[in-house]
Amino acid sequence: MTVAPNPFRPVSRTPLSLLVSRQLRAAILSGELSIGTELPTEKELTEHFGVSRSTIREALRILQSQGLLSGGDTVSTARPRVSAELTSTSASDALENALRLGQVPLADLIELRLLLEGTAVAHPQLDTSRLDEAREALEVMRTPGVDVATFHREDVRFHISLAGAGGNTVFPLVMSVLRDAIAGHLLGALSAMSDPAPVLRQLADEHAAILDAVDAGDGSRAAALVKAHIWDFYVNEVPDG
Amino acid sequence: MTVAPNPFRPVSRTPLSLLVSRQLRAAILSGELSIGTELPTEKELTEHFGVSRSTIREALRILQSQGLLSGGDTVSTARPRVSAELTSTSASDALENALRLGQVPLADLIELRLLLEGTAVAHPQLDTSRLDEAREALEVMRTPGVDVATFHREDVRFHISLAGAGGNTVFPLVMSVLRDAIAGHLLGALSAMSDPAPVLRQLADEHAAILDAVDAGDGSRAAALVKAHIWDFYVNEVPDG
DNA sequence: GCTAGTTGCTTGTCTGACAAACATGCAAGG
DNA sequence: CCTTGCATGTTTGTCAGACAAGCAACTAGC
Repeated sequence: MTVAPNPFRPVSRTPLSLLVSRQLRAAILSGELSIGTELPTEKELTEHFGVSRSTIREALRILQSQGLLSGGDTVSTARPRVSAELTSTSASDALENALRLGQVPLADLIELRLLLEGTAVAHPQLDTSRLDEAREALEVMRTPGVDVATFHREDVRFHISLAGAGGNTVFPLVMSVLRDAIAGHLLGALSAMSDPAPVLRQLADEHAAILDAVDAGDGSRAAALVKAHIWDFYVNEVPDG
Repeated sequence: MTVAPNPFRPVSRTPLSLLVSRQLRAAILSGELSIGTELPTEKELTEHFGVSRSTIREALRILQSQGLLSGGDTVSTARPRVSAELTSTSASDALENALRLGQVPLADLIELRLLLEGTAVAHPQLDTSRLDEAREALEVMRTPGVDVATFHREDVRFHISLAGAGGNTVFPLVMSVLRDAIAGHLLGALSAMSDPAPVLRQLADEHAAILDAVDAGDGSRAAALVKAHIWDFYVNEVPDG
């Protein structure tokens, strides 16, 4: 006995807040609401969408925590704006959540990271302005007595510049997402050291070696150095990988 | 004339909804609220936190769009639960936002895609269940007279399975993001053909060759085949890259 | 035992209200 | 002219209360 195929789709009502947020998201992604523009006031939005202010506010919370709208972290009378930061922190937040819940091992993030950077520096022709930025970050990292926080900030800049040097615009985007997810572990490992100075010096030297290889046009050696640099630090210094 | 450094920090009040969401997030990440457990009623949360129901609801929207809580996409009386898999929902959405806002060229996406897949299949030991899924998708793709939409859906499944076969949990995540960004171009190119059947057959054959190389344990050959497969199709068939 | 009706409970939504912060304009005073 | 103080309106953050719809559990009646 064959069962007749069900001609009906299960109806599912979608909350209005989600419908509103989806419409706004589409408008933002399509460029209809260009980056940096202020949204209308909540009262105007209630009139445009024909829903109450509570619903509008829930939709705004959704968009803000997706990183598409700025604001929401402090109370003010300023209206939310279409977020300017492409490096929307929400992606890294989500990854960090997954990481801390143990659903994504740190090693997986590290692997992706060195894959991106290694491929970028092995690229035949490199973006010189990105390399200049990396050099600039390296300068700061090599100043004697640099504190851990500054070192880490410049380290992040160094690696993101490197990832973008190959010309692929997606690489630095993904890198900047990985950055914050990894940051806690890295910074924690450095801060836990009683005397991090020699480690910092060694890291800076490795950075310099990478840049040297890149300048010499030896992409494969640069890639190998990147891999050794990231992987060794991860294996040796980060506890409980 | 030097300006005296400002000894004051700007005061900033944080919205209660954000404070509530942060407390709940911390409870979830610390395991205090284990995965799968139902949250208390909104009314109970109201009493626990001493804030109104509107505030609670905004906090719940934040957590849901961060992927930490399930539900919220359909109206029901079911209470939200601590989400089991937050990777697919929130992280990929956030990445997709960043990509679509960044207006990245298709070639960059393709490069990242073949990098991920090539690396995955070159992995020394592969996840057999993922490979089985890939084989399953291949079966469907090889059925004669398969329509373009079905072929494409299985193609997506094939490539995501491949990306995950290496064991890295982040690869399929990024792949599933790239999928939607690339899907439009791919599907458009296939649909534009007057007789796509021979192309579909060739693609399926290439898939089979990749799986053969993987089965033979020849990771580097598999990686090379993947690269040829993706890149050649992109160069030959997709107009106006 | 089975079915229909009733009764809560919960979520989604709406309405109206209030405090605090901010911008604006205006008047008073130096 | 410039500053200060004040009144006013706007906007966000928050609250309290209400109602409809769906769902679960219980109860009455057959």
